[in-house]
Order: sequence, then structure tokens, then C-alpha cells
Amino acid sequence: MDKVTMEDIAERADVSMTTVSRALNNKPDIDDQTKRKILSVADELNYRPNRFAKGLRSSNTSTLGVIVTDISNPFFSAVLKGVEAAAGKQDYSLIFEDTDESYDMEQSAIQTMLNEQLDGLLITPIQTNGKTILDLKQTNLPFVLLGRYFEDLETNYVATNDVKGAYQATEHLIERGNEKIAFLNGPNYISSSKERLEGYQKAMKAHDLPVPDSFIADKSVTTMSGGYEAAKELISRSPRPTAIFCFSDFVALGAVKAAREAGLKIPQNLSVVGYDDICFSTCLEVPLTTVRIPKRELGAKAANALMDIVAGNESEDSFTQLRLEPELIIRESS
Amino acid sequence: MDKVTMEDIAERADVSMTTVSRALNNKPDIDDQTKRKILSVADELNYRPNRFAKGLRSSNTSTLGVIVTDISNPFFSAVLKGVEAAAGKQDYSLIFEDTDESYDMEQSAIQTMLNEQLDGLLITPIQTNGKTILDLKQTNLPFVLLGRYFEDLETNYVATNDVKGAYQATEHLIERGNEKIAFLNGPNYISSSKERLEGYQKAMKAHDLPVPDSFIADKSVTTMSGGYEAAKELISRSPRPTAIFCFSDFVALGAVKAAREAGLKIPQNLSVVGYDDICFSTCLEVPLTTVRIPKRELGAKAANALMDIVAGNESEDSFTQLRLEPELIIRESS
DNA sequence: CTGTTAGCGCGTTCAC
DNA sequence: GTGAACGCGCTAACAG
Repeated sequence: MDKVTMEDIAERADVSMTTVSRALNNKPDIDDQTKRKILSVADELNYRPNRFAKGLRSSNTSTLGVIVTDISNPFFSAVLKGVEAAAGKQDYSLIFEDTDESYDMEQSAIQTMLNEQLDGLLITPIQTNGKTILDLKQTNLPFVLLGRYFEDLETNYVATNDVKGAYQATEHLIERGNEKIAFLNGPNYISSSKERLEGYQKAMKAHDLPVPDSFIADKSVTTMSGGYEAAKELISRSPRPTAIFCFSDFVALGAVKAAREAGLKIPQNLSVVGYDDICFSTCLEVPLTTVRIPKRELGAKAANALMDIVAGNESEDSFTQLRLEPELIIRESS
Repeated sequence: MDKVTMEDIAERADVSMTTVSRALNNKPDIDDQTKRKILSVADELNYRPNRFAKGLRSSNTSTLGVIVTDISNPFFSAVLKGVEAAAGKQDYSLIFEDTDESYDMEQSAIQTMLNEQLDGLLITPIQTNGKTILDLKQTNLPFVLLGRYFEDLETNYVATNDVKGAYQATEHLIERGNEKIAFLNGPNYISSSKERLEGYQKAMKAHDLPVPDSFIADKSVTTMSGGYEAAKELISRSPRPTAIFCFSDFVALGAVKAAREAGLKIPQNLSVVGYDDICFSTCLEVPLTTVRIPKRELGAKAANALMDIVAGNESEDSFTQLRLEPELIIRESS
């Protein structure tokens, strides 16, 4: 039952292995009838190509690597889901690794991935200076940055237009009458943080609103508990902001908790807006206004871009740099 | 730089490839000095073993498959994180697939995994009768069930003691003075549903409390919106329960929403208890009392069990069947 | 302790 | 249009 090789089907179909190979891989130079026969025999025998033999011979392994900073972050798990679906459609397998937003983990994850004879790599980089990514560029392993990019590094990436998203969110807050709008930012080494900050500042400026330093919390937080701590402090500042725009929904959940503990009603006393639109944002007692990122699509597009590159559909010299459009989702927290 | 093979290092160290292989794989029968020399040369040349060649030759691929029903469910992403950490420690790679709780997807995912020449498979099965798992048993691929198991199927699994967890949760509710406690159950094809129901019933019986049919909602829900609908109905029943014990936190989130809409204060008018302890449960306006499952540990233990089996540390005839202990986490919703 | 030999399953020349 | 032979990088017998 097991271990049906090309030889078995060659024997059964009374042809050579070469011919079988041609039939199986849709190569030219083969009679249509023999091809059909081979295919049917292969099916009958329930033949499965041995990826290892194939990979060894042809250095084309139909396997993609995915490095993500934190799979327990619902943003990334949604992205991964998109990656998985897109890769599966083209019969690519996924090798997965988690770096916990740690530099050392990223370094070693990349090393591991380099060992894997992958066709390509999808990676959400952690890192200030992009050194690991720079190293990666030295390699000939095709890779696409996932949701983050480096301004000073020419690479493929699929990300979102976060300046725009943040601008819209901030402007929405302003239109609702807020003037003292704080921004609870993520780590500055993430491109999204910079962009969201920029969008926030632009919107404030466009509406002639001042942005004192005290409005910007630069705590490099990415987690709920981090958001909680940071928001607690923001709230205690004077003048107290009437709204907090958060780097992410995950972080915003922490902010909501902080507001509740401080006895602030949302949105009456404090508006809160997030980013990403993770599924839990609708579950809050006050459903969260947020900027939706098409997460599955982000993952799928990145995977497709990578597979295109691997397949040689992209020119060697140009880079695939996609920006997905965000969408403001107004709920009840603002 | 690239493509350093064992031959290169054999040449450089002036030994045979076999010796290199022995050194690299910690095999016996090798001089300590030559071994050290080889290792240093390998390091110097930045040698990376070709997994495909190795896998082809030795049918030992250092790769594990993971099939999960829904990676965007925070319960599973936490589990996956544990799997990843444990596998990484032993230099195993992970191939990942998502089935979306669909039978067809599971079937095809297993087929794909069978193609992959994996060493073993971790799987969260979806399915009433365990047919796909039965098929899997026919294969000689070692596998461990992840968080779910089948009563009538002898397999390896790592799960939790849910009878106990549910018992504790229910008893806690009783001790808080509740008598009319409803149980909002999950799909009956999941082992956890059966166990949690059993624990609930046992606790009720132990305290001489009746369990009319109207207290049990058997809607096969796994989602928040499902929990919402089911809870809405439960609440409207008469006599109205004073407490709802939910199959999972995810479902409980929906129940909380339903309570809010019905104008019921938690816990004054209605107590709600969940299961799993996903990280969002602390973010509710009323932090959720729940039964914690050690999710990372669950993943890690399952991965370790599988790797032990693969390594031949386990007897062929016996099954690894682990049950982790749950922990009641009392917050403010009860 | 070490080296020689022989494949693992497949794709790819090159002949026919 | 088809097949024979070779080798991808590595490990597993066997000899020495």
C-alpha cells in the first residue's frame, strides 16, 4: 500500500521511469495515450511523489517557510490562516516558526529555515536595523516581508497603508469632537508603528490640533498587558486625553481594561480606537472602533507573491511591494 | 558559500564521508579527536545538512506535521505555540495545516501530511466517528491526538481532565449559592463536550440538585455568535437559570453579550463561567471565571510524546495517553 | 576506529 | 516519442 514509487507505476504501465516522470510532470514529448494510461495507473496505485527525492534532485521543494513573531497574537494567526490557504491551493507546504519578538529567536529561526531547503520564506521581521534581513538578502533564498518592511532596505513585502489608516482613525476621533487625542504606539522598530504615528500626527496637524509629548505613549507595547499598563499611565496624565488611539486592537483591549478600572465610561469619558480588527473587538461590552486590516488577504497575497517569485514569474531586479488598503470600522467605542 | 556538503568537509578534514557522518550525528565508533576536528571544520565551513538527502536516505526527516481545526481560535494558537517551542528544542521542524473544522479539509490535510514523509503527526481531530483517524491508524505514521480523543479508539493522545474541571466549575457555582445552573455545551463529537457535561452532571448530583432538560443547551456551538444565540434562549426559559456554565470561553463571550442585552447584571443576576482561559477573558467588563487549561503545556507535552514515540522510546503496543489537570480560575463573573 | 560500496526516489541529460 | 544511465547528498551495511 505504502511506498509506491515511479518504478512501480513504470512497470505496471510497461514504460520507463522517464516516461512516467514526463507524464507526471506535464512535460512535452509524450504521447497523449501513454500519458493518460500512466496517469490512471498512478491514480490506481495511489501514487504519492516523494518530496524528498524530488527536492534532492531538483532543489525545488514546494515548501515555504513562515516566521512570525507571535502566533498567539490573533492578528498573526489570522494572517497565517491566509498564508496557509493560499499555499495549500498551490500544493505548497508550510514550515512554521515563532520568534516571540526576540532577536535571538529570529536569528536562529532564519538559520533553521536556511537549513530547510525551502523554496522561499515569509517573515515578519523583528529588529531595529534589519540586520538579519540584510543577512537574508545575501542568501539566494527568495523572501517576502509580511506586514512589516524596512524603509532603507529594498525587499519584497506585503504590508498595509498604515499612514492612511491611522489618519482616518484620528480624523474620525476629531470629527466626534475629540481634541485631546493620545496615541499609544507600538515598538518603533516596526514599520507600522512609524506609519501609524505619522498618520496620527498628520491628521492632528491638518485639524490644527496640538500634539504635546504627553499625548504619545511610546512604550513599545504589542500585548494586551502592555497596553493596559501604558493606558493606565496615559489616563493619569494631565490634561487627561479624551481619546486614545491604540497601535493595535490587542493593545486596545488592555486600554479598555485600564479605562474600566479608572472608572471611565467608554465612549462618554474616553474614546478608544484600535487597529487590525481582530475578532474579539466585537465582543467587548463596548464594541471597538478600529481600522480593519484584511489579515487573511495579507497572508494570502504575501504567499502568492512569494510563490510567483519562486516560479520565476517576477523579474529578478524588481521587488514586489504591495500595500493593502485599510478600512475604518466605526463601532461604539468612539 | 552555499552548498557545503559533507564531502567538502571530509576533504578538508582528510577523512571519509562516513566518518563525517558519524561525527555529525553523534554516532559511536569514532575517535574523540577526529570528531572534534570534523565538528570544527563543519562549523568553519558553515555546513548545513541537507534535510532532503537525509530524509531520502534514512526516512527520518525531523519533521512533524500539525493539523489544527482553527488556528484563529486563540485556544489553538496557544497550543501551537507550545508545540513549536517543544519541537524546536529538539530541532524538529513543523509542517502546519488548518482544517476549519471541516471533514473534507481534514481528510485532505491528512492525505497531504501522508505525502510529506513526516516522522509524526499531531492532530486535533474533527469528526463524529473517528473515521479519518481510523484510516490514519492503518498507516504506520505515528500520531498523537491533540486536546481531543476518541473513547472507542485506542490512540495516543494528550488531553485534559475535563470531567474534573467541569465538576470544579459547577461546584464553585453551587457554593456561591446557585441552584439553577445551566450548561451550554459544545458539539457532542468533541470528547471535551462529553466530559464537561459529565462533570457538570456529577457535581449537580453530588449536591442533590435536579438537572431538568431545560438546563442543558446542546447546540453544538463553538463560536461566540453561537454562544450568544444559545444563551439568549437559555435565559428566556423558565425557570430562568441563575448561572450558565459554558463549554468554552469563546462561547461564554457570546453568553455575556446575551446577558447584557437582556439587562442581566453579571454576576448579580446571572453568573457565567467559561472554560479554557483564553487571554481575552480578563478583558471583559466582568472578568470571566473559567477553568484554565495549560494550553502551551498541552502542545508541548503532545509534541514531546510524539517525539518520544518517533525516537522509539515508547513501546509499540502501549499508548501514550496523558491527561493534564485543569485549574479553576475564579474571577468576577461568578 | 575508519573507509568502501551501495543505494534511497526522482529528474535530467543524452542517445535511440 | 521513448529509454538507459547518471547523480543530487546522505546514511547504512559491510570490510578492514
